[in-house]
Amino acid sequence: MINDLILKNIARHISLDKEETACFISSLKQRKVSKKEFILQGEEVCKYINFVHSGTLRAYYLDKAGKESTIMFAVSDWWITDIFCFINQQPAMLTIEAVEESIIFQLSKDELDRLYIKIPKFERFFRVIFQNAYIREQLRTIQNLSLSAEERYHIFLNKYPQVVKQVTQKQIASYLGITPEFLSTIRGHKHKK
Amino acid sequence: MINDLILKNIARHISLDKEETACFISSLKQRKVSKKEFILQGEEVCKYINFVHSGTLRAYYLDKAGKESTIMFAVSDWWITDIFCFINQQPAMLTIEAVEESIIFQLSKDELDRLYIKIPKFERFFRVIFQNAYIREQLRTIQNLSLSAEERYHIFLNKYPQVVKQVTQKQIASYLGITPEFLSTIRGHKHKK
DNA sequence: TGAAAAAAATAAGGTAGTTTAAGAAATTCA
DNA sequence: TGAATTTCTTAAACTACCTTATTTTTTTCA
Repeated sequence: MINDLILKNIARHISLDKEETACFISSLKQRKVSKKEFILQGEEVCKYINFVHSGTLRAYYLDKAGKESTIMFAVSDWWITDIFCFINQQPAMLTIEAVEESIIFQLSKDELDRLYIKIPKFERFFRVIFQNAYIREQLRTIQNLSLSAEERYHIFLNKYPQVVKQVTQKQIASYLGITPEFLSTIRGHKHKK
Repeated sequence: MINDLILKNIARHISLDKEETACFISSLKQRKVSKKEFILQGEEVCKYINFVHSGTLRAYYLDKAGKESTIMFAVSDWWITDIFCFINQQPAMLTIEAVEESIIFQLSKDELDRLYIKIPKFERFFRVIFQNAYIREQLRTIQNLSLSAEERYHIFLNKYPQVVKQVTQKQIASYLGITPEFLSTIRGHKHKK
């Protein structure tokens, strides 16, 4: 069944009975997103937190000069949103785009707030989700501050092999905070030796 | 009363009755930390999440070469820990040091886990705390990727005026990911015009 | 208080990473 | 399929930021 993956994701941290499961499932919108389609863009308010059932999405910041900075990739079994704008229900800072055709489940802020009240276990679930997200971001900050681009690149390759398969060098460069040209020279180093 | 500040901090997101308040307070250890004293260091396991009642603390990563990268500052009314090592109860990655004489409340991982069970409202409380921490870290990542050191410095001055008063230029530089020498030249720019 | 230590400023030379440009390779889609 | 678009590579010139060194200023603490 298509809901199995998201239910297994939830079950990793809390257990729901039948009724709760039904309630949760009914709060979701399933959506198919084609390659290069945006699920969040421009001045639009970020209404949803998204669970990736299949496919790959990318969230990036676009500055006035047109430079993209990739904030995160999300593959199957990951959650992704513009967290700041989702929580405050204000115009998006990030653009979220499908890197390949994907199926996602969308949970709106309203539904989530209702869920917190109706099934308080979801406080625990998202406490763990945000705790892990915070840990990941903090590790990334440590690496951004203390490592060279080349070291960060190799860590990325090891940490996210699934992502590496789906995205372009250009997108990886924008995640690492370097230009595609410089990433290309880094990649050159490996084979030289 | 010395507990007022932490109780007001909690009350911002959840409300506790008398008994719950007493239970929470009894799970805390109060501690006075003098300037330059460490509350987490070296290979020590990170046992506590810390609430700063008064004073200023700093968490930093120390690499093999001896370079410090400041991960966060915490002033009065903030929470600070080495979140990765606290959650996994493993040897610390970060060093946490008092920038000035401080009074903190320490909540151990064991006590926190007990609290989650006894008073599930704390799941909500820390869900909000971690959600906000995640938002802050993500904004920092966006800035690290898209802005110059000079822009990041001015944002830091505006965002954390309280911190700026207590810490050295050297510590701010290590938060921004630049050398103190370069921060000094940035500061020079302002007056030149 | 004053000697020692730490922090901050200034400056010169160096390097990691950028910019611009142009060609080669891979991907897209009518 | 093949023309158009995008991505990747290479390379040379450039710049933001680093390193090392020295001096000045501020802080520490016996």
